[in-house]
Amino acid sequence: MLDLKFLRQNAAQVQAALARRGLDITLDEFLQLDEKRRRLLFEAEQMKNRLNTVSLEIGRLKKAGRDAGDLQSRMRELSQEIKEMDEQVRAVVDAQTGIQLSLPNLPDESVPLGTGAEDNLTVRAWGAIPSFPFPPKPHWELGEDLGIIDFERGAKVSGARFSFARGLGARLERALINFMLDLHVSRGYTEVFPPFLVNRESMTGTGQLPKFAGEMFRVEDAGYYLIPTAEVPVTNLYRGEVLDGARLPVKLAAYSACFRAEAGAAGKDTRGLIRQHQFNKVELVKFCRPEDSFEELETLTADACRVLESLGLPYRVVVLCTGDMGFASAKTYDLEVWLPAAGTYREISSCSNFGDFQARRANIRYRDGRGKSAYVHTLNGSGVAVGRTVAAILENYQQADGSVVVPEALRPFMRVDRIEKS
RNA sequence: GGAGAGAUGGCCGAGUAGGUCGAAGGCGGUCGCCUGCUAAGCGAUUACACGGGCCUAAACCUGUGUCGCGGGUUCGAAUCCCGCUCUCUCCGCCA
Repeated sequence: MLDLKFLRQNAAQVQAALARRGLDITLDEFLQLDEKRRRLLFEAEQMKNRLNTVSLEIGRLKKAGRDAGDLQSRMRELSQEIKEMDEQVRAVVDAQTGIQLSLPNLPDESVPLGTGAEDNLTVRAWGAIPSFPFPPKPHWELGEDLGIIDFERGAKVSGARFSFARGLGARLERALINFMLDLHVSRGYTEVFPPFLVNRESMTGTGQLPKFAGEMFRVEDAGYYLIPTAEVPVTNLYRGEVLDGARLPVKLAAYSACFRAEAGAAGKDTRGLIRQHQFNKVELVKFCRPEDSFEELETLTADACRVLESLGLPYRVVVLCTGDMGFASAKTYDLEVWLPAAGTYREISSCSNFGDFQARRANIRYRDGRGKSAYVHTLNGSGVAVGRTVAAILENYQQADGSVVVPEALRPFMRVDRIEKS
C-alpha cells in the first residue's frame, strides 16, 4: 500500500511510476474521493465537537438541578445527523481504501524498463552448463523410471498437478528441506515453522488480497486461506507490532508447503514438478531499516544463490523489468536454474524488496530508544523451491544408465551416493 | 463439544449506581539535576491514527476517533445491552 499523503502530494510522480509498470492508471478518482473525504470529515468533526461540548453542559446543568430538556432534544437530532454523516464518510473512505489497496508498489529507479519476461536483464551466471554424451531425459521420465515420483497416482488420489514422492524421492524432498534450513541457520537466520492456513487479514497484509483471490485455495467453511508461500505467515508474524530497532534486521527462514490454484496457467508446464498445486519451499524473510533494504536484498539474493552453488546447480540471476515484477515488489531478482532436458533456465527463486509497501498494509513498525516509530522494510526470497530443485538435480546429475548421482552436499542427508532403480 | 473467567497505554495494573477518563499508580524509556565512578535519589516528560490552522516540511496549537472487534441504548459509554473474535481454567473427545 502506498502512503496516503504521498499519493496526495505526488500524484503525477505516482502515475509516471505506474506507467513504467505498463499500467495506465489515473489517480483522478482517488484524488476526488480524498478531497470529498476531507470535506465530509471536517464537517462531521465540527458536529461532533458541538455535541461533545453541549453534552458536558447538560451534565453540568443537571448536576445543578436545572432543566436541560430543550438542549437534550436538540442534541438528539444532532446525534442523528452525525450518524448519517458518518455513514457518508465511511462510504467515501471505503471507496478510497479500495483503490489504495489495489495500487501496486512503485518500481525502484534501478529496475529496468520493460513489458514482460523478455525484457528482464541477466545480472550474472554461475556454473558450467553440463554437456551429455546422450540425450538428457526430462526429470519426470527420470523420476518415473526410478520409481521415486508417481504422477499418475497423484492425479488419481487428488487431481492434475499433484504427485507422490516415494522411496529415495521422498527422502530427497526431506533432505533438501533440512539441507537448506541448516545452511540458512548457519548464516544467521532463525528457523520458523509457520501455520499453512491463514486468515484474510494476513493475506491482505502481504498483498495477495484483495486482488489475487483467484490464485489461492480457500477453506470454504472456516474462511482460511492455504498459503501460496511461507512469505505470508512469516511476514505477518509481526503484523500490528512495533519492533525494537536494536534488533533489526530480523532474519527468518521457514519451510512450508505451498498451495497455488494456478488458475490461468492451464496448459502450461503440465508435465513434471515445475508447476504443481502443492510444493515444498524454504523461504527467507527479512525485516530491516528503510535505509538498509536494498543492501539486504543483495545479501538475501546471495543467500539463495548459495543453496544452488552448494548443490552444484548452474544458474543465472536476472533482475525483473518493470513489466514483469510482482504486485508488492519494488525490486526483484529471480534465480533461474539450468534444466538440461528443456535446454533452458527456469525460475527457482524470487527475491524481492517490498520497501514499506507490506509494512504499511500490515502495520509493522520499529522504534529506536526514543523517537517516533517508522515502518520497517520487508524482503523475502525463496531459498529455494524444493520441487524445482528436485527436478534440477535429477536432470543435471543424470547418468547414461538412468541413475542420478547425489550432489556431494546432500549426501549426509541422503546417506547414499546415487539414486538407482530399485 | 459442555461449564466458567477474562481482554484497558511499551509492560504491569486501577477504574462499572454512565458525565472534564486518553484514562490513577507502578515499571520501563527519554531529558535535566545530583554524584569521583557505579548504585541510589530528585524534577520533568513519555500512545497512535486522521483532519484543521498551513503555501512545501518540521515544530507547535487545535479538533475528531481509538480502553479486543462490530452493533445498540443515551444529550453523553472504558463503564449498560446484543453479536463476534481471542486468551485462560475445568470436563469430554482426539494426532
